[in-house]
Amino acid sequence: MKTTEIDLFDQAIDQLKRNTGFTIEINQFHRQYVDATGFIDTGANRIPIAIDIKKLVINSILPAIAHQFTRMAEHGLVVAHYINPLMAERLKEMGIWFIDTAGNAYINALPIYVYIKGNKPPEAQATKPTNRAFTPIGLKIVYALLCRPELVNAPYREIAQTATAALGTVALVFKDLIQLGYIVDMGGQGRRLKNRQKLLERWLIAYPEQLRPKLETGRYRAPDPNWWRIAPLHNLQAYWGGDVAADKLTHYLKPATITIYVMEEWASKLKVANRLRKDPSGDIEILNTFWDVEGEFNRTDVVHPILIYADLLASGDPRNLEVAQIIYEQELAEHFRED
DNA sequence: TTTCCCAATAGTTGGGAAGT
DNA sequence: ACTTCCCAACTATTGGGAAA
Repeated sequence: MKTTEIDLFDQAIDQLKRNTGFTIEINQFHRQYVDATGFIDTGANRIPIAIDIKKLVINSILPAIAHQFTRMAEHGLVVAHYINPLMAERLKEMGIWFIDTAGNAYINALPIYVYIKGNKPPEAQATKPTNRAFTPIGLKIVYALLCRPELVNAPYREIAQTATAALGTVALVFKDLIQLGYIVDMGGQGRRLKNRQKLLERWLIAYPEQLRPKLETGRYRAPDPNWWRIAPLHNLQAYWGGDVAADKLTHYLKPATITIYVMEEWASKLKVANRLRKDPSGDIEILNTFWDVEGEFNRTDVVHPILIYADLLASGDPRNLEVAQIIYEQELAEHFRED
């Protein structure tokens, strides 16, 4: 038997043991018809089997496999790299037992009955880690890191709380960020954020696509179009975003859209206090906050400059782009210069 | 064609296992 | 004791086919 076949065999019996507790013993190797004979040990029973190792099981070799096993006294067992669900069904119909390296199996020696199908091939599992960093929750975590870079060294629990995400998600996102090179893990000496400027760019692209739409709660209108100039948001867990925030910071802009981020539980208070009426064509948009408002990302009653910048870019209004640039130079550039 | 539904897939959560 | 990793259960999203 070739070493690749032995590896395959080892992996397959490993999976079988993990899934069922059964073990397989080789009694004797063969050259003719099958590769080996032996037993399946279920703990209670020892079932004699004839083993045939096949890297690939496809329709065209099914008859040959079946024919081989008819020459053997023992029941046939195909050991394969991967049996897809369709092949699993075929083999079961033909009464051929099988196990594979993905953990799929069919063994029918009553009272022993095992039928596992649908496990994905090992290589498909290996390519699983997808971009968790730029999913909706991933973006919340990345935002927290961009706002407070030193947070990268905080315990996952603290990061989870600050970004209002689940603990397990932080681990997934961090794994992804490390793989992408935005976080370097220096072993005992903590973690470090890298290429923050590039990370910001990617966040700015993903935010309006992935996260912002989920935060939108609708459009509103106020009785007085200029109410926002003096309306206080403090004590309402609410913060100006987009145009208004830019205006308050630079006085360069006449806001076209009034953007407000508010903690979900406080939204109705905000609306009542300012007489905001639901109106699909209104100029006020209210979004939910996606960070821990206790975490002091915002100095005052405006959101963090990163978010202002993102809102301005996302608006698509060319007038806003100029102001966005000013915000970037004035508030962000110095923080994103070096790593 | 559009709308709706549903099943398959992808994403998220939270708490316990494992590691230090 | 505390942090990170893991995973099963739950939830959301997607996309493809049936119904309108």
